[in-house]
Amino acid sequence: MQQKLSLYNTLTRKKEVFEPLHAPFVGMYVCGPTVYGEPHLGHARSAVTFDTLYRYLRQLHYKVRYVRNITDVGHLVNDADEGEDKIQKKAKLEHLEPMEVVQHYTNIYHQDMDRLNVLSPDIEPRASGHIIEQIEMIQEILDNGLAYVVNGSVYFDVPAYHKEHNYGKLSGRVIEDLLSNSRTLDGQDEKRSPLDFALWKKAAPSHIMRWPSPWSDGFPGWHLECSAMSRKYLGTTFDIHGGGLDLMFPHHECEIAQSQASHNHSDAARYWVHNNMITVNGQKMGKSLGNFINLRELFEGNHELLTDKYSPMTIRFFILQAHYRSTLDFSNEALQAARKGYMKLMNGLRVLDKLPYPDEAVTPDEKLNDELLKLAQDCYRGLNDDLNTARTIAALFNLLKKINSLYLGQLAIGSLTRGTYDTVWNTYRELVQEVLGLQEEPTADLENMLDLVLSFYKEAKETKAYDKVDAIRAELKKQGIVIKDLKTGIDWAYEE
RNA sequence: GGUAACGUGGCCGAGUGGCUAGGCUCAGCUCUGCAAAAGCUGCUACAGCGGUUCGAAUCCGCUCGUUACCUCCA
Repeated sequence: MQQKLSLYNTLTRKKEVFEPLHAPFVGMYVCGPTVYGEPHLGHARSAVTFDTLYRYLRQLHYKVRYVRNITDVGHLVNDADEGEDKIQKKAKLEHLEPMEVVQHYTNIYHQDMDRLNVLSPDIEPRASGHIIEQIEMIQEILDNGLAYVVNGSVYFDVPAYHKEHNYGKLSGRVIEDLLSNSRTLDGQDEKRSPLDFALWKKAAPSHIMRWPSPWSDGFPGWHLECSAMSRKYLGTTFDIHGGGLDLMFPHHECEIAQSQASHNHSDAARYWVHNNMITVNGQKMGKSLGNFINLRELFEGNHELLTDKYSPMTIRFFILQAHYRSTLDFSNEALQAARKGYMKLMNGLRVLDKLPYPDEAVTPDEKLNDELLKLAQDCYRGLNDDLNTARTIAALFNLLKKINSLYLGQLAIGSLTRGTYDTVWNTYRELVQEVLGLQEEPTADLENMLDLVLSFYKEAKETKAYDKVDAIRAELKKQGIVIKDLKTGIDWAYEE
């Protein structure tokens, strides 16, 4: 029997048993990347975390619709009127079309996520493709009297909203504190309150990313796309909203405000789930700090902090070995350990394949069976407790120890019942491959392996061991490889 | 300044009132032509000081230290 999945809900600040609104359906929305730069380890953590949640929900037989957006409209660099759009800035810099920049980084993001074995979301909406929906939502908020228009821009009226709702309920902000501590930024003259945020911004003449709206030619505000797109695809209230902890305020707080202030009149999602940050030497890895490490740099070992290249699966394992709500400290040494741990898990997978259930009679060892079943159960206990993959992996290693002992004959496979065997084998395989999403990465190089085989072939020929020669030829032929005995030497070719 | 976290052994990292986390590293043993893998054993812990308790790394208080959010950020 599996226990229920619990998730830590930022909205209530406690772990709650996950109950979908309309089981067996689950709607999940996760904030995806802003595609103006190469994906780094931080992007990977968020993606891997929610990919694992997605995978686990599916394994629990929920029918999940997973929506993860692509932000391609760009946010303002700062709050100023003359602030340049991030994507536009990059575009000017490189003399490219904004959409060309967007496509470029979107492609890289997709490639890197594939390599990390992150499943594609069911819907991946782009902000630029949902301008109409965003305009509609702004109009609703205006109709409800919680936004105002100034010079073609529309702002969300936070103080007015706060009279009836609680602005700050998600992040634990106190509006009075926010007011007394808000910084004076340029270009805030249009806002009635420094807490107000833009729903629509009128574009400056130089601004090339722009769309028509009832208020001006311009572009949607920072937080609106997620509200509009999550509603379109998941409804006015859905189950899970995920994202990085750094998005909690203001981004997600504003999403809730927008949702409440629109015709939704809801918090949008019932469970708000946030993954923690990756740190380097205890400091957050981030664009603004310039200490981020791109995934490509990790995969290729091309960074001053790295002594080696680290495969996508090593990165995935590294991320999963910590609980998603803890900070995870990056270091070369930690990655070295992760690589070995990952390999160990993969070797376990291979051992399972080599250990079939015996045909002959078995003499069950009740104690061993109980122990193994308990270890298998532990693997799920971790997952169910707020997706604690660290505990799941620890439990898998405990299970693996027994599996290896069976493999070595230190424990007798014949002392397992069929039921225990199936449970243990299925648990290990399903958790490692389907839920944790860890898969084997072939390390062998075909050319090198063939060179080795050909050297044996050559040796066999020289010693006139023709039975071996024939055997090698036959085996290779099965693989679609033919050996060519040339006057100039031995070579191989693909069978034509 | 406001708010919220965190401080676990050489490294990473779970846990949380009494029961071995786990991985990596290091030492030894089994195995072994050598080695590797695997198994077994061992090593160094819960920032400090008080308090609650039969019992605290786990709860409470204080001190010290670190970080995050408050500005785009996964």
